[in-house]
Amino acid sequence: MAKALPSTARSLPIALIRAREGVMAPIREMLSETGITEQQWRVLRVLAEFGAMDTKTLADRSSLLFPSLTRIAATLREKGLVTQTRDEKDRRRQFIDITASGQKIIDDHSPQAAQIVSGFKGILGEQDYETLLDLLTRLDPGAQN
Amino acid sequence: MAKALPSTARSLPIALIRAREGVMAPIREMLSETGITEQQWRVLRVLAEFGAMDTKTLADRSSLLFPSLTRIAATLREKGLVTQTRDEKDRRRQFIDITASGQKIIDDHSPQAAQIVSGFKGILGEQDYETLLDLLTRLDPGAQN
DNA sequence: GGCATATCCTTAACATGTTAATTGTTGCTA
DNA sequence: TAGCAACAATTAACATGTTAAGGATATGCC
Repeated sequence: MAKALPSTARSLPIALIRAREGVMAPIREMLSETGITEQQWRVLRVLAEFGAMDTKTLADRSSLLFPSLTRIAATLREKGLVTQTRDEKDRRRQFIDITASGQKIIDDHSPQAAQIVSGFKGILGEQDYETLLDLLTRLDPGAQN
Repeated sequence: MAKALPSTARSLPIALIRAREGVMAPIREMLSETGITEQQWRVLRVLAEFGAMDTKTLADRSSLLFPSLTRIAATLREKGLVTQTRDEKDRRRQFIDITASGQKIIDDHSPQAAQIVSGFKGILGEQDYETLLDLLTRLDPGAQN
């Protein structure tokens, strides 16, 4: 039943990459003045939203693989933006929390970030924006559906 | 007008990453037996579709940055999957073409790749699949619209 | 011609993605 | 309780993403 591959111009993986590039460009530009990367920003945002959590949950919510998170957490700790503490009951585990400095970065840039998001809603329209999020979620194997 | 940031669960960048992860997982699995990466596969596919072209066009069509393409082209050349030739008229430029070995990889795996794509069309339905591609294209600043 | 500028590509440096191997810890169980 | 499987996290190794700087060639203009 499988026919030829679609033209690369209509390839889903490539379309996802390009869309992501378009969305991230202004966000990266915003972050350039903070000295933190897009992934570091993501980790801080998750911590700001949910509070302290163990590494596994953090990796999951940030959509990062464990090895990446290990490095990112070390970097953020060196920058004084998060703290790492061992779970005394299960010394294999670790909890990560955001510091006041980390929270300040989030607070200082949230309005601008919200404005960027708002811009994309304007490009697509509120309804198509929600449609897109729903369609993307249906491609995510981790989503509970 | 800009309000608070959306929950990370409804964040467009994160949704794009997760969707991409979901889509690429089976493709990466397929490629694991070939010894080439997802990006190398993308380059070969573009060359197979359009034929030889200069590096700039190839980078554009593959959605790769120049430094990445430099490394990937070197790797593919070492593997004997592409050739690189200088443009004699403009010695800054370079043309890249796929070899028979490279074409064979595409030919051998196209049916399986098409089947994977077909699977995602099944998940979303033909209509939503096309809708998704259109929405994603509207977020791509490089698209001519 | 000679210079400034632009263009194509490469290299460098650092962060992340990805897979596999390794370390440290816990829990089970024979 | 010794041994082993399971688990959390790290490390290693290689490829790519990203930005900036560097080399080579071309083009325009004086």
